[in-house]
Amino acid sequence: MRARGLKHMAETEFPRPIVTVDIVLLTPREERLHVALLPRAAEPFADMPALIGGYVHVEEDANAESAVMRILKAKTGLSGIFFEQLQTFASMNRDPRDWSVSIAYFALVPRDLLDNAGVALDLRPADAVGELPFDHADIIRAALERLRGKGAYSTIPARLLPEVFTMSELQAIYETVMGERLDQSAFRRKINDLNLLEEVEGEKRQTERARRPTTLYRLKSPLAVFDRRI
Amino acid sequence: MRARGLKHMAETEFPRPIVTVDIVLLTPREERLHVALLPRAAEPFADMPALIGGYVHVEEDANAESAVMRILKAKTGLSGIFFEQLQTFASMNRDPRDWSVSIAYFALVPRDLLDNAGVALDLRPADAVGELPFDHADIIRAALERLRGKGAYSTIPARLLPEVFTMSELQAIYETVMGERLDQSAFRRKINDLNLLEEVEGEKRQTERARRPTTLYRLKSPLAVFDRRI
DNA sequence: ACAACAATTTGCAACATGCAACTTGCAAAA
DNA sequence: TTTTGCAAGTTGCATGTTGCAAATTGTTGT
Repeated sequence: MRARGLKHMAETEFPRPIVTVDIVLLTPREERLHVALLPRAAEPFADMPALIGGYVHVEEDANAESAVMRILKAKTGLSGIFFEQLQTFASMNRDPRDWSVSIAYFALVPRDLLDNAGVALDLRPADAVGELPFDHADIIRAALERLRGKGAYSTIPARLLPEVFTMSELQAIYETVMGERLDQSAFRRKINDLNLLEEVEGEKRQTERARRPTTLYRLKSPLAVFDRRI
Repeated sequence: MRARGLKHMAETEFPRPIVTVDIVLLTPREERLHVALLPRAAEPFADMPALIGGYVHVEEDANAESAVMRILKAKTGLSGIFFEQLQTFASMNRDPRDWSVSIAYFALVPRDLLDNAGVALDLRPADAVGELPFDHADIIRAALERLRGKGAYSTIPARLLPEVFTMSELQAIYETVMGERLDQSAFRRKINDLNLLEEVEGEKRQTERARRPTTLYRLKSPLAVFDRRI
């Protein structure tokens, strides 16, 4: 197993950096986005909460996305959730051990899915994570910026909701992501005009108080991109 | 030099992938974007035209951007041009030698700057590059998609022009990037309203035929981002 | 003075967006 | 049975944006 790496390393004449993937796992809690952190299992920074991540296993992972799925599954039990490559952080300083490359991803998971996973994750408000090892605070900042950017022209924020949701929930999650209030009538008009959703028939959600029942929707296509601001 | 890599490799217990950077260097030629390719110096695919790229040198490069600048300078003589991280391509298949990571960048260079560099680059229409080694064709596709996306809401396309340009040239480069005709009056209104440019006084460009002289502009800020479609 | 021609502006209809007021459906309270 | 509270969902309107066509302007060669 080691042989292969060494052999090619000799051929290429260049010492190789460490290569890891790190995942900014975001989920909504109380109208705010939270990041899921895990205590580090090993040095450096052992036991300190940090992004979910790990080494690329060259014998096992076909590509970076496979590594992400393997690590997500192993460390949180989650699979089948939305994730997307964010940016690669690569420098001689970011890891005290050596020159290191972190291929960073952001992942979105609905509240209920994460609750049911039943793993002890450290959830922190994504815009106030405090001190974190390595450049993990920078990575989280980049993830939020990217998600906010994409919120303006894609259905990505809907990946923070369960499969079926109401229009109000959809608007609320966009507001959470974008960090600003949106006009209700404009929001509905836009979403309807874009024709992104399909109605779900049947069991209207139970309401606590008496009020008009809500239409339930789901995304027609898992990912839609559109032009303008919501 | 080798010692450090090996020492840490032993510590981490994981064989490390190859890490390179690849640069999609784009420049306009005859109303189309072209990519600059160079014949590969070594195996695999020796002598075949490919993206400008090279290994990260862990003893020399402080970070991935430093590696990009070093490689651009060494292989084309260019420095001080705009470049931005595109995406990282990482898999066991993309390089026949080993599991490999390519941190891909795209770079924009004005026509005249590249001409004056005086390097023998193989320029090919970016949307028809033909067969290329590795996944370089995919990387170029991704670069074009990204640039087109950013064209709609940033001044990045202006980096394909010399520092001083006319409004018509600016519109033409946006059209080249976006791959669609834009309305002249709407374009000018928008650019003016956004207040991105400043007039350059003095020497109006020489025109071949008799006509109204053009106002020359330059970007106020090297990078401006705005909301909507141009 | 006129012609030719790109540069630049103007007018206007169609469309989009933000804000406020209005209507609707349900069930608990009166 | 009617009234009421409340969120769901719609409508009207003032304002801003965009695309298309036509008009104006500044130069120089005829």
